[in-house]
Amino acid sequence: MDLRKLRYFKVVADEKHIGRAAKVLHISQPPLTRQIQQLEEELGVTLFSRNPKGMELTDAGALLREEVRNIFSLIEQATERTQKAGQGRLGRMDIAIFGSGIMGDIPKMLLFFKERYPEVNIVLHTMGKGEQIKALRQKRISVGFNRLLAPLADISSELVSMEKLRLAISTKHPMASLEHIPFEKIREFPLVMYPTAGRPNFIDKTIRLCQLAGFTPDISQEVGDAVTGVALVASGFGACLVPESATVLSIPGVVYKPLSDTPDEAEVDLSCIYRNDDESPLLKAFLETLKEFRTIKDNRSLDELC
Amino acid sequence: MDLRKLRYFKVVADEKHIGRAAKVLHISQPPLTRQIQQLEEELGVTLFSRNPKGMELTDAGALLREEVRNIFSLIEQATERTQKAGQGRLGRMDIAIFGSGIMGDIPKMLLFFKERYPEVNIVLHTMGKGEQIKALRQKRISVGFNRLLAPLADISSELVSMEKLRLAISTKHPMASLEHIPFEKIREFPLVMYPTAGRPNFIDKTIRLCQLAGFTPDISQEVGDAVTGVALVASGFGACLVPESATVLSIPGVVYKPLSDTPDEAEVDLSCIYRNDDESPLLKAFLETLKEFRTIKDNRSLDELC
DNA sequence: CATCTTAATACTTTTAAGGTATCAATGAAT
DNA sequence: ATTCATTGATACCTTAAAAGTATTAAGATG
Repeated sequence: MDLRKLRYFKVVADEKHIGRAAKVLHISQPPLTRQIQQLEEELGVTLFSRNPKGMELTDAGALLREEVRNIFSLIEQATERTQKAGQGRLGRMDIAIFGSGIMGDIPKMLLFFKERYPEVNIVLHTMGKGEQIKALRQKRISVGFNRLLAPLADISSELVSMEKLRLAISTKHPMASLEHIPFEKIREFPLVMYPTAGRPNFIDKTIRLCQLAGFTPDISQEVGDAVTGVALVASGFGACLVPESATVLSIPGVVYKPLSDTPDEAEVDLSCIYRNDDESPLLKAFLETLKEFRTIKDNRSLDELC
Repeated sequence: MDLRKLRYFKVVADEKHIGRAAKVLHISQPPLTRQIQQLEEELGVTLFSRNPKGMELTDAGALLREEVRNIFSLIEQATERTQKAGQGRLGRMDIAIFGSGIMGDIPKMLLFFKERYPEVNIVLHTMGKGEQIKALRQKRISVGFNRLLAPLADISSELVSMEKLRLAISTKHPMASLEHIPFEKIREFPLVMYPTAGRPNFIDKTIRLCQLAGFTPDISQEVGDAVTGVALVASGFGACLVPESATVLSIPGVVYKPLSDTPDEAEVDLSCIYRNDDESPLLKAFLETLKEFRTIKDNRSLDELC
């Protein structure tokens, strides 16, 4: 079977006339006659009855005409979908986020992507840093969102945003009335820190920051994630350093205080990671959208300043 | 787009290896490489990632593979269905029957046909003789069942069966106790006859038969069909000549009596008519099945005699 | 480092699709 | 009744494209 024959058949069926059909197809009449004959021979079926005024479809021919319509529409769909997939506009993308990643820029970015690529199906998985890297290598995911990523040979990362830190303290604490808390006052709080897994992590970063500021933090408790940490603060466990985005989480008895006199690096990154041998157009589209998202975000914050 | 390319693509996708795929396809490797390159170029999409061990489908390629499966299955279906239609094993057949044709051999024959050609959709239309011929000429039907057909230039007919006549009389009539009624006793009954339309018809035939037997029948009433005729007999209108097949219709107060001492032609035919320029394989199949039906019917009646 | 395997390229041969000229059959017009 | 125009089919030639052969380039493997 040959699509050329089916295409020719369709035109002859429409025109009911070999000569006219040949003109429509921009070929001469004899090869068209032969193609139709070959098609009939191949199927073993008479598709047209030839009368001196032209050609008329037989019942079998009429049925084939319907089928041919479906075939062409299916082929058209297939090529379109394949092309979309090749441009990263169609497909499935598995993305990992960390526990408290459901807050802040990640959902904004994902929504932004989904608006631009509505036919890309995003599947979210919650996993820690080490698990994300493993899943990336096993190709179970294409992208992971995380913080404080150590460079790896086979994995690249792209910054999403930088976030300032805030200190979650009890509303009953004397400093709760202050506008800002100077960074070095952190030494006075027993700290609840997270996460316990995935080095280098936020705990390591905090310790380094405090040492830069000339003191060693009093880490009283380690927990798995920001939500648990802040919950402990509410219960009187001390203070907890969190990125700005986590402050959307409001818990009675806790206030988030901006820090003053902070070291330069008193910010934490939000990045996304991906295999650097990943040539997928979906990933390409995702990273491009991410850059666009960052630009728009920057402009918006400028706007907000004016 | 070209089915050859899709076929080749499918095999390469299965084998993940151009060389092996070429062997499966019984061609050499270079032309296969080129076909795949051309397909990618045509779609503007990279379908395979080439590594030194072979070829791996990209996401877009994997999607195309699924689509290609559907395309081939659709094409396969289309050819099969077209071939079936070409052999008269698939399609729609419009058949006309006359009013009392729902009794007797017609439904048997249609059932017989339907068993052999289950994918042929039979659509029945009830119409009189003249209407059938008109519908045949306008190609609204392919076959009509009727009796006593005058030969026509553009319409052929094929005998289905011959039926003896019986006389429907009231159970109250003195002759109701007889085993047979001699043909010439018909002169003693006022006759209810049918149909009123479509010459030559059963009425003409009856008149001729009676004249052959040496009398003129007393036609007291003309009605449209056998059912009405027999119903009138029940009400005391006299007698009604009906073909054997109509005797399945049992109405209280009416008995059907076989005739004795009948003229040779005291039988009525059941035939089917069709356009003699109709080359449709459906009709061919139908007529062949009809012949087969007649043969089986003959054998069966022989069996019944033994 | 040599060797093997992979897919890709250069060039030739073969196949098949397309073109030109013509025919046979049919129907319409003179 | 004969001519003429129109239909699809056939014979033969040309062109395009698919397949084959030989070879190359790039990685992997021992």
